[in-house]
Amino acid sequence: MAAKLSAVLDVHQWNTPSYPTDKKQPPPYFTRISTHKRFTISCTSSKSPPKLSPNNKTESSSRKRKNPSLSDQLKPLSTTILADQPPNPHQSPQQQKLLSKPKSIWVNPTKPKPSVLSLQRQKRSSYSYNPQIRDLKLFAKKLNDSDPLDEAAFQAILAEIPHPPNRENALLVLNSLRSWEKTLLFFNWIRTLNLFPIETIFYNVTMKSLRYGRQFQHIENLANEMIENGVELDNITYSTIITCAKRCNLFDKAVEWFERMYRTGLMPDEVTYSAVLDVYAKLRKVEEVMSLYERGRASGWKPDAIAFAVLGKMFGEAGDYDGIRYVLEEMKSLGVQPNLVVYNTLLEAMGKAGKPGLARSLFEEMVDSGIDPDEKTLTALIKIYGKARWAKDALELWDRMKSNGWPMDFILYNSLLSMCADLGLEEEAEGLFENMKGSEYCKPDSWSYTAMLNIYGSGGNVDKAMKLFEEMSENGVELNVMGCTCLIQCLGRAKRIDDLVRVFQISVDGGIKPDDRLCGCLLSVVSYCDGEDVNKVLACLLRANPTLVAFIKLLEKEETHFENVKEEFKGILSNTAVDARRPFCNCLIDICRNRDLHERAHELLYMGTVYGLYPGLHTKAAEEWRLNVRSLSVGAAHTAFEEWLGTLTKMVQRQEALPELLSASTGAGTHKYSQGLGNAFASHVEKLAAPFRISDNKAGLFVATREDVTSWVQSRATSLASTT
DNA sequence: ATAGGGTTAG
Repeated sequence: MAAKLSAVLDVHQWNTPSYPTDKKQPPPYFTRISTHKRFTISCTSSKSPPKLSPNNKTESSSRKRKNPSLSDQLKPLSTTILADQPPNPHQSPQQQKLLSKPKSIWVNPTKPKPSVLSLQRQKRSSYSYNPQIRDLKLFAKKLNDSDPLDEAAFQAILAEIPHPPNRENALLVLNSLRSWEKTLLFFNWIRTLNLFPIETIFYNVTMKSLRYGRQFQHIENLANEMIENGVELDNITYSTIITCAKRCNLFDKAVEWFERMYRTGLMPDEVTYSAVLDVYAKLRKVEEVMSLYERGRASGWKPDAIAFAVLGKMFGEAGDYDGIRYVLEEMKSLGVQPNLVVYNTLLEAMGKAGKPGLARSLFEEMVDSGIDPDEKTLTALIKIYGKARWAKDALELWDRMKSNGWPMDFILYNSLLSMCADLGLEEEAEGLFENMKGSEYCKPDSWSYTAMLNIYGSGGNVDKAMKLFEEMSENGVELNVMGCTCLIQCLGRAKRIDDLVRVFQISVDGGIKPDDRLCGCLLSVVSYCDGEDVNKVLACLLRANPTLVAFIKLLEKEETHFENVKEEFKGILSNTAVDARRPFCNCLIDICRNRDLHERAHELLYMGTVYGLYPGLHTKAAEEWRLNVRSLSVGAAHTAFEEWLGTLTKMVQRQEALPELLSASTGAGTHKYSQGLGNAFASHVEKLAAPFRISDNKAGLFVATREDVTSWVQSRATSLASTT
């Protein structure tokens, strides 16, 4: 597959009529290669920790006080991004060679301008008015209404066609059929009548219906028939084939048919071209998309809003903020006005890139430009504000939605509920939930119930959560794995272990497949349970993830060697979803600490660090070193703090240099229900009699000066010496 | 749905 893609992207293999064959000529994309270069840098910048390659994304959601317009915020971009950059070591030797001579420009006026796409869009023949339209529409309706399984009935209706099936009449009916099966039957009937030659448009219309039914194989068969029968395949044919392949996830087929266009000397127009851009974008082949894009630009193509929506979506999926900025810049410099879809795509992309402030600016820019948001716009924005914990903005937007009468749909209702769950807005959620129950078309479904379970679960409202659980089975709404997790978390915290076991069993018996999050949740319950409860929860976990239970047993055995723990733990992490790895490690550390297996806890924390589960745990600036424990569980935070004190102690003893300030950050706990870590950390600091004090001006920060730490170490050494 | 390309939920 990879070889095939790179072959397609090598212009020299494209046998296009206007392409220069002289290899000494510079390739056409030289003219814009410096633009492409920006990209290769921004998209290859992500680093992966060793071995397990967990791609922990850090959500940067720091709130900006000022709110300049988006174009103002982008201004510095044009000064920084356009500067020449050093060659990127990640690029292929071929790319590097090209980049080393950025001055090379396509200058050969005697040859035609090399082109990868036709700047003229394929023209469509216009329909002439068909006086028989009423009769034929009625006929098509009969065909549509006939029993889909009864082919004989269909044939019987065909015989009663009210007007002769000439070219125009046949096209009209063919265009009116809904199911692909009937379209195909009608198409074949017309063919067997043999009244007129079957032109490209008949194939195209039939293929469109087949694409709607995702019948790629039928489409490909028809395309091959066209080739056999000498019927021309045009841009409409190809774009239909390519997009059908794409929707069926047959990306190699999409590329194969795209290649064939050039091979047969047909130049794609911008519709086909942007369809192919989307194929590569769906394959997450960012480099290839940009290469195609740049070559299209070099051919004189002025991309339209749809092409930019494709790019925006791709960069959003990659969480690539530089890419998103590039799309905005490029549209601005080409004078392409974003439409609603482009705005929606870019807003979503901003969310995925962790830029809520820029999403907000972009939204205001959109509204100011006179474009009204639709359900998708609002869904994207509500989700962003919820994830960023921007309660004020979320509620303001909600008010605006109501006062402006902006459109709502089911997904938006559920997104509002999820946002309430993210922000802990219990009353607002309850009001909305009641509205939904009273509505006709937006009755709560499993998503809605999950959001409510999430709210009650994280709020510790176990009775309301259980009431919802009963209500769900009464209303025939199925619990899903996330709702189950919320409920179990809540029951665990309330120590209602028998209810927990019951919910777990009903869920698994009902077909819920426990995922890593649910296992992590059970694991956390294990960490703070005692007595017989531990075994009850472990029995659930055994059903969901037996390896994990075996690992806990291994940790508990005193004779277990570190090497053994290391090996087993690596295996477990490798088989765990990336975003569940840190919670697993946190819980396992807690389990060890609650069983006085402190040495094990330190071993686990060490391995978690090695595998990149705790990036930025320790940061060193010239004047301050900081231990960042905000993503750690209580036990893991204690373990990390002990580890750090040990290191500091050794450094003092060896008289190594310390910075002026030492600090430990537990975070302020932006979530309404997450205040536990700071308190637990404070009492642990006290228990250890460590010299750290709660900072006066920054919440969730514990600070000590170099002198504090030094004298603390020395006094401890003295007291130890005097007791022995 | 009247021959072709792009966007919404843990």
